[in-house]
Amino acid sequence: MSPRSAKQFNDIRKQKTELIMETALELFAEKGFHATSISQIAKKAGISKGLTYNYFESKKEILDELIQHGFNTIFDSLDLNKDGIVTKEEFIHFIRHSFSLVRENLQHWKLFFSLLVQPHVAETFSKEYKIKGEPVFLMMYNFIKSQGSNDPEGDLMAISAMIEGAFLYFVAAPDVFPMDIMEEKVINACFKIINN
Amino acid sequence: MSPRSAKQFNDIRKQKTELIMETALELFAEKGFHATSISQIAKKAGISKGLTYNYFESKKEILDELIQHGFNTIFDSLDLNKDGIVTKEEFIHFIRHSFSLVRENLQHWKLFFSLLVQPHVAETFSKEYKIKGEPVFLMMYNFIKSQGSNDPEGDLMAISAMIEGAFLYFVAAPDVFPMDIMEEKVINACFKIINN
Amino acid sequence: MSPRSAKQFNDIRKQKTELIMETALELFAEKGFHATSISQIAKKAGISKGLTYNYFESKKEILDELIQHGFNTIFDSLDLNKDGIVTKEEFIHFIRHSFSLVRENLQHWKLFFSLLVQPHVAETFSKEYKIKGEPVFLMMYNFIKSQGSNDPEGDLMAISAMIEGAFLYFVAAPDVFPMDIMEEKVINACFKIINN
Amino acid sequence: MSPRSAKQFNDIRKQKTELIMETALELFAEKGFHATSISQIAKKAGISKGLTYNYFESKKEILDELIQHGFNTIFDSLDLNKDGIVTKEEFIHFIRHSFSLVRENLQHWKLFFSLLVQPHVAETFSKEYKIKGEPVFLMMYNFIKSQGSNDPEGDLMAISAMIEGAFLYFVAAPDVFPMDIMEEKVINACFKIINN
DNA sequence: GATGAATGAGTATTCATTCAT
DNA sequence: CATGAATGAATACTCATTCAT
Repeated sequence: MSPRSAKQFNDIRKQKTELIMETALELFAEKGFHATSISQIAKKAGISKGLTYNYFESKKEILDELIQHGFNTIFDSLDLNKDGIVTKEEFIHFIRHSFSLVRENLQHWKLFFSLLVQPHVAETFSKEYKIKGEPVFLMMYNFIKSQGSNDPEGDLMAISAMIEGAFLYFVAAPDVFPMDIMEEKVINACFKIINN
Repeated sequence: MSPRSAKQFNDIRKQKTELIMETALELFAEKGFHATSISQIAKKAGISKGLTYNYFESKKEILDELIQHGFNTIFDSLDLNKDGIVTKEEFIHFIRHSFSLVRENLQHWKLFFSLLVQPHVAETFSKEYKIKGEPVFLMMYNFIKSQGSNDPEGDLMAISAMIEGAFLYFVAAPDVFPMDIMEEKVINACFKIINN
Repeated sequence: MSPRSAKQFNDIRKQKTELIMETALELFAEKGFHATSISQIAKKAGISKGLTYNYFESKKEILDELIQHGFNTIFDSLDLNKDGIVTKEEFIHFIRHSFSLVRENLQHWKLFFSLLVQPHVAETFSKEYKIKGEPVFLMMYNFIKSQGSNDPEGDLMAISAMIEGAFLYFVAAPDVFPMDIMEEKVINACFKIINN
Repeated sequence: MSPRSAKQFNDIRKQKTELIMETALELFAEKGFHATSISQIAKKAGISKGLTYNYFESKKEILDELIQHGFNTIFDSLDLNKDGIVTKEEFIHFIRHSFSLVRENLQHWKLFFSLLVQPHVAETFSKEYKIKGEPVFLMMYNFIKSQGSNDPEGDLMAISAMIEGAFLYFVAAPDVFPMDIMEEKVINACFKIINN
C-alpha cells in the first residue's frame, strides 16, 4: 500500500539526518553556534531550510544531538579498564588513543571547547563533560598512584592540565607545535612527572 | 550656559568608553560575541543604544578594542627579561605572575579562549595571539635550555601545554581542581620535566 | 492481487472524506480556520498529509465543503411548510427543532458563527447564510402576521434577534444560562412579543 | 542634554502606539487575529515591521491591549446604577446607550464576537467577558423584578438573548435589518416580555 | 554628548502544497 | 489509494545601525 517501504523511508531519514548533523557540526565548530544560521546549514547541505525542520525541531536540537553524539563517539571508545590494574603500556595506549580521538574528531572537539568556554549556549554541556571526565580522572589517579608517585593528586592535576592543553593546541593552534611530536613529549612528560 | 572644558569632555569620553568596554567584556565573556546584542550592552551599562555608536563605530569595533586592550594588559605586564638570563626565581615568578593575570582578568581570558577556538569571529586574533606568544615561548625555551634540559624543544611543548591547560581549567572549570594548588603543582611539574 | 471492486474504492473514498471533514470541523470550530494546519488535521485523523490532497484540492476546499455540508444538514431538515399555513404548534415545533439542530451540530454552528463574524475567510458564506435564512424569515413573518400581530416586521426583528442570540449563548457561553430553560423562555417570549 | 524632551518622546510613543492599535484592530476585526500578519499591520500603518516591536512585545500583546482597551471603553461607560433603583427611563437609556456603544465601536465588537466564538485565541477573554457581564445581568434582573415580572429569571434570559442577538446582527449582518428600527423594536419587546 | 524612534535585512520557524514512489 | 520527503513562500520576531532632535 505504501509507496516507499518503511526501510526506504528510514534510510532517507537516516541519511538526511546525518547530512544535516555533519554540516551543522562543521559550521558550529568553525563559526560558533550563534553565528551559524539554519539558512547556512541548509545551503551548505544542499537542501531547503524547511527540510531541516522535518528532521529537527529547532536549531538547538541539532546542537543537542551533536553534543550527545559527540559524547558517545568520544567517550564510548575509551577503555578505562575500570576496577582492573592499568599497566604502563595500557596507560600509554590510552593517551595515544585520546590523541587519535582528537585528531579524528577535530570538529567535535572544537565545538566542545567552545561550549566549555561559553556554558550559556548549552546549559547541560559543562556538567555532562565533568561527569564523563570523572572516570577518566579516576583511572589516571589510580595509575599514577600504582606507579609509586608520592603526590598522586598533584601529579594528576599537572598531567590533566598538560593533556587538556595539548588538545587545545591541537584544536586551536595546530601550527604552533607539530602534533605528533607533542604527543610523544606529553607521554614522556607524564612519566617524568610521576616518577619524581 | 558655560561650556564644558575640553578636559571635562575628555573625562566623560574616557569614562563612558571604559564603561561600555567593561560591560561588553562581561557579556561577551559570559554569552559570547554573537549572542550579545548592543541593546543588552546599553541596557546593562545604563546608557542609550545610540550613545554606543558615539564611541564605537560598530559592535565589532568594541570587540577589537577589547582584544587590543586585553593583549596590552596581559602581555605588557610580563617581564620577559629579553636578552638577559632568566634565573630559576624569575621563571617561577613569571609563572606565578601569569596565573595571577588569569585570576585577575578572568573575563578577558574567557573571551580570548573563545576567540581562540572560533577564529572566524575575529580574524586577526589567533595570529596576534601567536605573535604575542612567541617571545614567551622564546624566553621559556632559553630558560629550559639554561637549566640543562637535554630536550628543550620537547620540554617546551609539554610545559606550554600544561600551562595552557591549567589556564583553561581555570577559566572553564575552576571547580574541578583547586586553582591555588594547581599553580604549585604546575610549577613543580615544570622542573620535573626539565630536570630529566 | 485481486483488485478492489469499484464499490470498495468508493466506500474507502467516502469514509476517508468523511473522516477528514469531521476532523477538520472539530479543529476549525475549536481553533479557527487559519489557526488550524493541514498537519494537525492529518495527525488527528491518523492519516498522512499527502492523503488529504488526494481528497481535497486545498485547505480552503475542505472549509467550503464543510460550509456546504453544514448548510445542508441544518437547513434541509427545516420544514418551513412553504405556501401553507403554519399553526402555533408547528411554529413551536420549528423553534424546538432549531434548538435541537444547534445542540446536535454544535461545531458546525461554532464554525458558522465565526465565519459570520469574519466574512473574509469564506467570501461566499455570509451571502449564502442570508439566502438560506430568507425563507425562514418569511415563514416566521407569515406566522407572526397570521397570529394577529399589529407590527409583524418589528416582532420579526425582535424574535429573530432573540433566537440568534440564544444560539450564540449556546455556542459561545453555554454555562451562562441553562440551555433547556432558555429554550422554553424563548418560546414563551416569542408569543409575548407577538400577542401585544 | 537630551535631544527631544521627555514629553516629546511620550507624545511620539502615545501616537504610534495608538496608530498601531487602531490599525491592528481594523485588521483583526475584519480578517481575524490569525489571518492578520504583522507585515500587514505595519504596511497599513505606514511603518516598518521592526517599529511594531518597539512598542509591543508580540502580536499577542497587541491583541491583549486591544481587549483591555475594548473592555474599558465599552464597560466603563455603562452606568449600571448599582445599589440604586433603576427607573424605566434609565433602563431604556441603558439599552439605547448600549446600542450606541456597538454603533460607535463596531470593530471592537466584531473582534469581541470572534474571540467569544473561538476562545483559544485569547484564553482570558471569555472569562473576563462573563465577569464584566455579570453586573449588567444583575442590574437587568433587578429592573425586571422591580417591574413586577412573574418570571424574572426567564425574562432575563429572553431579553439578554435578544440584545446579544441584535448586536450580532449589527456586527455581522447589518443589512438584514435596519438597525435603528431594530433598536426600537428590541426596547418594545423588552417590555412586552416583562409585562406578561 | 545623549536619546530613543525608526529602519531593513536577517533569523528561526511554520505551513500549504507537490511529487516520487 | 497512500506515504512522507521536499520545497518555497510566508510568519513572528531580532538586531545592528542611522538619524533627527
